[in-house]
Amino acid sequence: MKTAVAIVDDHYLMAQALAELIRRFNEYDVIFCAQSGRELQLQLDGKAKPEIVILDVHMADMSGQDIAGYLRQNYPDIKVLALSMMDDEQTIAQMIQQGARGYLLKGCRPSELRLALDDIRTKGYHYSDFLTKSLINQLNQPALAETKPLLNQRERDFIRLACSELIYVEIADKMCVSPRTVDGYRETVFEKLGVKSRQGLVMEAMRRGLI
Amino acid sequence: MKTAVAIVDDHYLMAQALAELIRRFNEYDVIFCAQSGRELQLQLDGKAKPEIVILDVHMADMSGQDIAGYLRQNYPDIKVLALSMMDDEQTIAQMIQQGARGYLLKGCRPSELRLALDDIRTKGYHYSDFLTKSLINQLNQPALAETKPLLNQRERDFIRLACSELIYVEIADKMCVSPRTVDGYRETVFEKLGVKSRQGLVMEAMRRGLI
DNA sequence: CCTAAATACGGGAAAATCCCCGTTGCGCAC
DNA sequence: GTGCGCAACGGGGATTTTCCCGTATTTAGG
Repeated sequence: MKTAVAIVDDHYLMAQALAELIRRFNEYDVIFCAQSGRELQLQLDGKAKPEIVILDVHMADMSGQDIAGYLRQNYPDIKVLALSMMDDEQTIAQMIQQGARGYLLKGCRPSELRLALDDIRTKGYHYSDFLTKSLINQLNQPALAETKPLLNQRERDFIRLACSELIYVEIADKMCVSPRTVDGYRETVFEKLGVKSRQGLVMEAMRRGLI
Repeated sequence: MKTAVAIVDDHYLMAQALAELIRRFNEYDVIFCAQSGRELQLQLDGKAKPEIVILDVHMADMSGQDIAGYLRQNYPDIKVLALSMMDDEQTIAQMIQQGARGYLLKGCRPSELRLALDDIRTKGYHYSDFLTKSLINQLNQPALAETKPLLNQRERDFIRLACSELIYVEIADKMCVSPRTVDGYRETVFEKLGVKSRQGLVMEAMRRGLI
């Protein structure tokens, strides 16, 4: 009996290619691919549920973290394997916190993907040395110790607007707050993300998949 | 007789997955995958040459443009199909200018990849409507009309340093020029890339794969 | 010799950003 | 009633960025 797998990746060609590779593993069958969190929701409404979802972390619509959180809340039996281009520890910690059972890089070998799927199927999780080390490094960060997310919704709103060519008074106007409030958001976000300039914020936000 | 294909993509898993998908096409055989321009050079020294190279545009080491230019100069019989996450017209024009015979997005369907490979094999190129439209849009840009690259080496150096948290006097120090010279670089680069702020520069540089 | 391109540098000032330090009002829990 | 957290806002000013306008030297081509 093959294990049902679904893939969520906004690059359709890459999702189909990955499906092809996984079908070669024999014990797994890719039952559908979705290009967004929304499409995943639609697929889950109709089709048979997958046992494992391979989830691209950086998505244009709903982020990988949001999708993982949605799955944990609505389909707790579905196990998530996160797949990412980058290995920043913050994102890894967030994905695990949202319920991902493993985290792989797109630069890994197919055998590592296979092993991850096998582990998730048999043990329920795949905790590679790399993943564990990232979490250990996060132990010294206050953000991980806290249960609430690092950034609240207004800070995320600010970040999204800051990653544009708008000046701060224009951002304040769009957020319907005083320019002074935006100054406050900036300081808080700079501190939380460990940056000290707006271009640094843009780069860090892209690195963490916040935009 | 199968057409020999090679894949250049720094994400090994995705390259292997793509290889698997292409092998399903029957008329094509993936003879090797390379994770960088340098590894591609090594592979070409030893193995049989591929007829077609599928080349990821945004690479960490040598860029897709550089690799395409290298292939055109050293292996003019090898045809390049560019593969990218993004569809900005500047990058498309540059890839075609460097000799790419087609340009696909990673969000396309496998059937489009198949058609592109078929066209390149039989006709020598695959000019999709989307690609042609991008080039037409570029006709009104002065950069395309010019034969030399949009950005010279010093401007690229500046951009790389500007995509950091250094302030401009620190950048001037690193480039061994006057801060006023850096002011000049900034204005030129802002104009050439069509941005008006440093964070805009960071985003555009990332979009165009300049860093 | 003239012209153009490449590379470097400068004056001046307005606008924007960043930094450090505060206050206020509301909702909620004890 | 009190204290805390959250969200919003403010004073003040130093620093940096951006914009607009210039000049100078060297090299190469016609």
